[in-house]
Amino acid sequence: MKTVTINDIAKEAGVSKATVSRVLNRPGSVEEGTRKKVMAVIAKRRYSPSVSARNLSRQTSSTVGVIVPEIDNPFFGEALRGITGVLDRHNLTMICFNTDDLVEKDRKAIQMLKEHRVVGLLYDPAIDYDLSDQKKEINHLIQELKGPVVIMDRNVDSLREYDGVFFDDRRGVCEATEALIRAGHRRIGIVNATLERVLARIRLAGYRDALEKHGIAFEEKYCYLGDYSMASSYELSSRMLEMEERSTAVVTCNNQISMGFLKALYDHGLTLSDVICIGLDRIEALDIVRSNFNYVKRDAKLLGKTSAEMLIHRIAFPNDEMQTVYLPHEIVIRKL
Amino acid sequence: MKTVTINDIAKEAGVSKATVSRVLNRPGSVEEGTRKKVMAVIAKRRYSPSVSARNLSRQTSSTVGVIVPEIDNPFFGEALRGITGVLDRHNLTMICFNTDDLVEKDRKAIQMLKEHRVVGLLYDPAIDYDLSDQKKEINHLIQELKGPVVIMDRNVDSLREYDGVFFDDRRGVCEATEALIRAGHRRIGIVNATLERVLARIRLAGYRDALEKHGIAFEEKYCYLGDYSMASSYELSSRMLEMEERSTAVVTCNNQISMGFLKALYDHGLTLSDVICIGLDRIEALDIVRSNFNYVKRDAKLLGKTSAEMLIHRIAFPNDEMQTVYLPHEIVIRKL
DNA sequence: TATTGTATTGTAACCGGTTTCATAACATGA
DNA sequence: TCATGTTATGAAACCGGTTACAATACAATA
Repeated sequence: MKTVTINDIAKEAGVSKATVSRVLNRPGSVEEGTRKKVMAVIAKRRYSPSVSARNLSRQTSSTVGVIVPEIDNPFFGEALRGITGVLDRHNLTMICFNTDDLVEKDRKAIQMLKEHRVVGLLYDPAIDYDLSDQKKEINHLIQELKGPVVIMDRNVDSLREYDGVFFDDRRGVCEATEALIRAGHRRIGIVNATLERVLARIRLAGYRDALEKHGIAFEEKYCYLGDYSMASSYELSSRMLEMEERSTAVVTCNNQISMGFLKALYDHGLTLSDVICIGLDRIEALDIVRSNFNYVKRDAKLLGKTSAEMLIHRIAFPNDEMQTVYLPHEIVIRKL
Repeated sequence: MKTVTINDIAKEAGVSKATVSRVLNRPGSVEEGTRKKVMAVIAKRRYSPSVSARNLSRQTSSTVGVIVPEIDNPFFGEALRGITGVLDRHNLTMICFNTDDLVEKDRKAIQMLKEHRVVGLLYDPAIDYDLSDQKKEINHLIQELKGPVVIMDRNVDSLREYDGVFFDDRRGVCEATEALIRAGHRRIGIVNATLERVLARIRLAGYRDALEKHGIAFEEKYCYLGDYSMASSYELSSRMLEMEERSTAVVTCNNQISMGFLKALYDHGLTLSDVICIGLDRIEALDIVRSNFNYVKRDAKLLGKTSAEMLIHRIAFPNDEMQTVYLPHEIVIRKL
């Protein structure tokens, strides 16, 4: 059961291994008769060249790394789908890491990708490391990657020098909040992650933009900060629902947070008619059953696709000007 | 900017590259002073060994392949989450392919994984190739992989000789259907994929089991077969809802099909009180908002975790007896 | 002290490809 | 017929690691 190598093929076909290599890589440079003979042996022996050997010899690879924080979050599932579509077309292989939003796993993943000599990286960073010690180490590692990097989704300060694809969440959340305000809501809550996290800062800024624009005072007591998990959101949302003079409407800052809020809402015997909610990201099933869940629609698949395309462009043109793309969103209102 | 190699380290540390290699792989076999000296140079130059070179030399790798049909389906997202958890703990890297349920992409993916000399494969096969020509080729390729294979989720006939982790959908669907029958339903519809697909056959069998057990005649007209997409299900479900003497309850055979059915239902001005539905797989959001969607709960993350653990066991003990595991499910009833 | 064993390190072969360069075979044109 | 150019192929070096084996130094033992 030993693996068939190029030497086996060469010997059996009665040629040198250089010729076998040429048959595979530059078929035009080899005589038709030889080519056929070699191809026949390759087919007969079911030979597949070794990627490791090829990479080592060519001093490059055809794999890209992808790092996402929560592979089981539908948002990232869709993003991955967008990515694989593009990579497939370019015959690139994807090495994929899930970080559980932990910086340490980010670091490990990037280290492995460096060792793999990937041609590029699509990186959705564990968001809170702007101020941490690990930041420097991660930045180091990223610079040492063979290929370019595209930052996806989370516009981390310390990674501004790379290409990036994001949504304009500041505007998105602002518009969402404004929709609530225009419908007459004044006590508007927000459930968000804590402010070490870039996106949390960005989104809170959007919320405040809207309040300010309409002359409504920002109040701490309507502002609930935890992390991006459903459990955390459930906790916070419950407190929010139990306060006196509770808010009449709420902004929930990602789909896990939305889910936690909904769970708390229903556990308190309330519905989306009692407290209006607008969340970041669609929750498909709710849309289908005509629930009153409003949302900022962001196309995660497009995020993945665009990022992957940008990476491939950058690999081809390393010296083009660095670019940051903001993808469009859409405010979808079901009930205010 | 040239990549640092083991030779650079050896030279700078004043030792041979064999020693550098030993420092990294068998630190005990090298004198403490030398070790420190070498480690210092490694740190200073930020050296990371090349995976390709190592793989080539060791004639093995530390990557496993994962093939899933729809990476953006939450079911597979959760499965992947289960997988990455296990792989991380074993310091294995994951090369991941999405096949869009196309056999040809299965083939391509396995070919690439063969070239990558992966140590193992977790394979959720594009389901319908039992009878196709490509089956033989895929079976060939799988046998030629360096490492073992675990079949996940879809118990394809032609892959029975491998370890497998599945749910017992025949029993699951049977129990689901029985629940409907016991609640008094007699005209029970089913929306499913066409019967080239293993899971579709298995699930239909479960449905028929239940009918038979309760002396209800199976009728073609309540049986709608398409593919595993929402679009297909929407189409079929619409027809079902428009027929005279339509069914009072419906079994939907995966979450995409459930979504398609729900969309059709609501588009026809009906709700889950008008037509009772029990689907395969939970739809989290519906559960949270207390919709009447009943379901067979299957733990996809556990599927991934179990499969990955089985693969790792098999890598360690290639000669243990082959095993097939059926994971438990749970019937969750909201309204009948 | 001579002998044997042990710990540490270096040398060189090897893994399976790619690529440069040399060579041979052949066709072309003078 | 000979010089020249072109095409097809092979020999060998190289990519960056690992490892079997040899060599050396030094300690332990008789």
